[in-house]
Amino acid sequence: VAQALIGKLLISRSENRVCVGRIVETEAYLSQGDSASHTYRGPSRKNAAMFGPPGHAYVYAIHAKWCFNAVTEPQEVGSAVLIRALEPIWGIPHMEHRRSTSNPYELTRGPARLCQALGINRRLDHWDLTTGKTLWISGEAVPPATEQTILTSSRIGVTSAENLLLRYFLANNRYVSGKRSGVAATTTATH
DNA sequence: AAAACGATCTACT
DNA sequence: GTAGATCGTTTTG
Repeated sequence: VAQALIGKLLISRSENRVCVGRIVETEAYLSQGDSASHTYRGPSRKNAAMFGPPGHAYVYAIHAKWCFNAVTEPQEVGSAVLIRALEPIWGIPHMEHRRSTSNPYELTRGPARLCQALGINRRLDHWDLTTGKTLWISGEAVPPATEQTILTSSRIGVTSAENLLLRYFLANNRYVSGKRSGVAATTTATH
């Protein structure tokens, strides 16, 4: 699962802000013989989500920061994949605001940085990632961003911006940003 | 109730 | 490359 998640899009919509990152680094924590896994010493209040159903979030705090995992095994097993880094794709101004930096390399590099950038915290522990609401992962992986295409959300609602983003990115494999308006965005939004 | 512990980050060299 | 910050959670008293 850790390998399969590479290239997929992590999409968050918290505080009515849509942010998207392409998963570029993951780390698996196994249920058996992995002393680094949070489930190694059995169930606890903190790691309960890891023993819950797969496809749900496990969000925990470490050094005053939040980290996000996707649960990967059936209930009672206790295994998850830590999302370690993203490539910023969309909602970059929101990320910059939450992270208090505009350095693109500092936005989502690291498991806690990406959570801060996307507004992920303990309220999303146990969250069902398969509903396509608030926080979820795209079904398909997409190639790395190679070319910059300007995209706007100024004249479209947030919800249609989500669909626009996914369709546009998947179809064209273009890097998208929320900074300026462009013809491509307007055209795609209409359809 | 207090202390210790991190699946980390920032600032600075 | 590293010292120091940081705070939710667990462990200890």
